Amino acid sequence: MKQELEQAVAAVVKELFGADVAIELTRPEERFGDYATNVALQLAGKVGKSPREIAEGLAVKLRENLVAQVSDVSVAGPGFLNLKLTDSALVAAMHAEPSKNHAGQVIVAEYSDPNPFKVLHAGHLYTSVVGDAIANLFEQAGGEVHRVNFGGDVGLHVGKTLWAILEKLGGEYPEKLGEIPMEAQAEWMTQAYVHGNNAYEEDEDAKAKIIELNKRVYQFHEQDDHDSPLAQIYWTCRQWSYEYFNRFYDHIGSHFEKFYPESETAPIGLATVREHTPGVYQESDGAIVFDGEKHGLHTRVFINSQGLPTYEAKDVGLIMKKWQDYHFDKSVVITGNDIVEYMKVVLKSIEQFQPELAQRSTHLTHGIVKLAGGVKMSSRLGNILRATDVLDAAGEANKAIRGQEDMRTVLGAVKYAFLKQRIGGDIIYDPKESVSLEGNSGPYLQYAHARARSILRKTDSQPTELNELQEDERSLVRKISEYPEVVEKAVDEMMPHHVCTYLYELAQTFNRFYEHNRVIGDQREQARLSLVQKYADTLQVGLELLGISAPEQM
RNA sequence: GCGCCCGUAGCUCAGUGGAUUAGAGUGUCUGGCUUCGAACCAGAAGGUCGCAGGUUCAAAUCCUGCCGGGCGUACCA
Repeated sequence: MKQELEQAVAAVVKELFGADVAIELTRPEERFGDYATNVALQLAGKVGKSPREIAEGLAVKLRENLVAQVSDVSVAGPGFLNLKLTDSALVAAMHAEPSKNHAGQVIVAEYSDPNPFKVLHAGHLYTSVVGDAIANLFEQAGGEVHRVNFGGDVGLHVGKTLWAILEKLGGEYPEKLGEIPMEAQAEWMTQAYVHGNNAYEEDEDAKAKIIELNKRVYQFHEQDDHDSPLAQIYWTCRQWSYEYFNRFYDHIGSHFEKFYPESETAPIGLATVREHTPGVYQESDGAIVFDGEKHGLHTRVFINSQGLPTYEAKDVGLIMKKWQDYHFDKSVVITGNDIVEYMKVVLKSIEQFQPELAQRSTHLTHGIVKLAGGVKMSSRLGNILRATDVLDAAGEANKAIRGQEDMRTVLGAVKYAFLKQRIGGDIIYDPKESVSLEGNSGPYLQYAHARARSILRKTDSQPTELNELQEDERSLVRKISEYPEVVEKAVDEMMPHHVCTYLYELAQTFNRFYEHNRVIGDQREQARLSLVQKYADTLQVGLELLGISAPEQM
């Protein structure tokens, strides 16, 4: 409907003024109409007439041409053209679907990216939720979406953790790991990491041992060593981590098709970097670097002077591996914004030898999840906000209001609280208020949905098509008709928060309708049933797009 | 120092060229359940859109400078 109208307006502009302009219809405030355009204001300079004069001319012609879809064309303010749809056109628009403009495309979405040997913190929960929503958006647009995950099962942090684990165990005694109960494993390893990290910075002797352990870990992979005592400790703890991750992802409803451990991307990354050295990369002080300064970026180390790959080389390997596995049309990587400059360097280096990979890659970044009150978190100090802390706090709030905890509501509250904000900035998390069950919140939407479903359950009469809309009905139809446009915008910008903003407005519109209009028993019952049904379906589909369940009852 | 990002109501955020009056939520105050679910609805109060210039018929939105905050700036991720 929107596109159709845009073309019609563009045709009239060309006919009357001979100008080729792309018309973009916007959604004005309801009192002005259903669609609006400022084309007359844009044209005023070129045509040499007043905007209102131009708008009046266009309005006359549009009324003739669009008589089937548009009941009123008005000129307002400095020269806006407002279109009001006929009831039948508006009802038709309400039934439109978002376009499948990613049909046939292969899209790899990488997000969450937790490191084995460490605990999942609030940031992992955030990126999992946001990544799921973005993956869902592409999927509904027809894309073949592959959700993948990446994490460091090798690297300095593993050396640090392993060093502290040896301290705890009193040596290389893998059998002692059996004493750690499953629920305590993640926390136990995290404490080891904090301890090891402090030792690395404060104790020269420990630092040397950690560097040595880091090298040995790489050798476990190179030599396929699963038997030596230290290797047994390493593989057992790595496995603990993956099981812990999977329990968590199951709990929040995230499902990854593949997990790329750095140990797998490191060899291909090393080989790729070496293959292009010298040339793209070059030796410097015993390390292999990419000279980013030529491109206005930083120079970064890809292979350190000990011959080990840094994160940079592993990321090169990751992109190569994804390419081998999927031959993607689009690769989206979602991470914190602290690595935005870093990622530019990695992509710029890849652009030198395989430009299409860099062109097809998008790096989407977000801020950090912060505690309200300016409390600083640090994984090194061990005072980070854990993913489970966020869920627990939401659970408490849910329990306080309903007497018992409903996991669908708790997850709905947390996910929506994260998703409703535009991706990019920091997220302030207030255990008391941020994960709200009222107002602009997930549970508000779930409740609004359940209430509508409850109406539908209470009658056996058959819905009939809407016509001759009453005022409140028209407001709701109008709001529902915005859904496809909002979803398309969210896909284009990779910004799920647009969907949140819209769903909240949609639920509000329904709640207002509900406040003043009966459905069951009213003489318009059957027509209104079809409206309530379409509303509930739209809300449900929208929530599910965000990864939030829409319960029939709550 | 240089680079990137951010600065909108007490708090948390939408709005990123256009609409008499810059919008929500929350918090404060007030009104609404004998009627389909009140996790709801209605109303009041609350803003030099960080500051100063500039571009434009039109600037929270674009440009420049400044102030404040965050992150990055070679062998961490």
